[in-house]
Amino acid sequence: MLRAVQPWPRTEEEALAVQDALRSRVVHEDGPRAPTTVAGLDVAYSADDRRLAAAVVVLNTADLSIADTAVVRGVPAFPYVPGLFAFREVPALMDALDRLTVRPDVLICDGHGLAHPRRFGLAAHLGVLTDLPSFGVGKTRLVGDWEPVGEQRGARSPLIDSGETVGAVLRTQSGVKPVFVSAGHRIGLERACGLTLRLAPRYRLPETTRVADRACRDSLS
DNA sequence: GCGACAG
DNA sequence: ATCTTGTCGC
Repeated sequence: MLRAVQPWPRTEEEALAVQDALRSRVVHEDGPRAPTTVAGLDVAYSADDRRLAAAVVVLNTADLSIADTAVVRGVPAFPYVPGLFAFREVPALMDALDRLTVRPDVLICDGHGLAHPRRFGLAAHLGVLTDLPSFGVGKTRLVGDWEPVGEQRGARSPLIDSGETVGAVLRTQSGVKPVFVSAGHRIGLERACGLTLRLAPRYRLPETTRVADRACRDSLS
């Protein structure tokens, strides 16, 4: 299906304006049903940073089997600027999403959702553009502070920024560095954390992210 | 002025 | 993100 490409911001000022306009479209309430399929999204870059590959993999929630995969190659759409990261990867990720044949019930992004200086990270951005439930699982923090997290798998600590809870620091594997989970669009933090744990039965990162990471890195080399 | 800063 | 080997520990 042909999708009109909206003008893409070329300056930080323009990008901030876009975030400001889209931010109000975020739906914070949980969806009614548990997801049957979950999508993992990730992007890999060439060494010179001039090319990239974006992957979306759809897994069946029940057994984590692969239901669909889409990988596209392209170029970064924006320089890397903390807080404006989405403008770099969203066009390629949207292209990949367009090529799916199986519609995912939720998007799981590598990065943050509401745990963002303006509460509109990559996961929230993709959620609004697709109107699909979405959340982010990041490996490192962008904003927020938290109390030490228990060492056992499943332990978590609220991620707090400017007095508000913007996500959770979640231990997916006992004794392993925790991940940063934050809601994006049409999903709550509780469900996001529960899904993350279910999708990470053995490793630190959810299988969605791991499979997507492999797919885009393979396509690049 | 000095750190912090998703991928 | 990416550049990169071995090494410590279960």
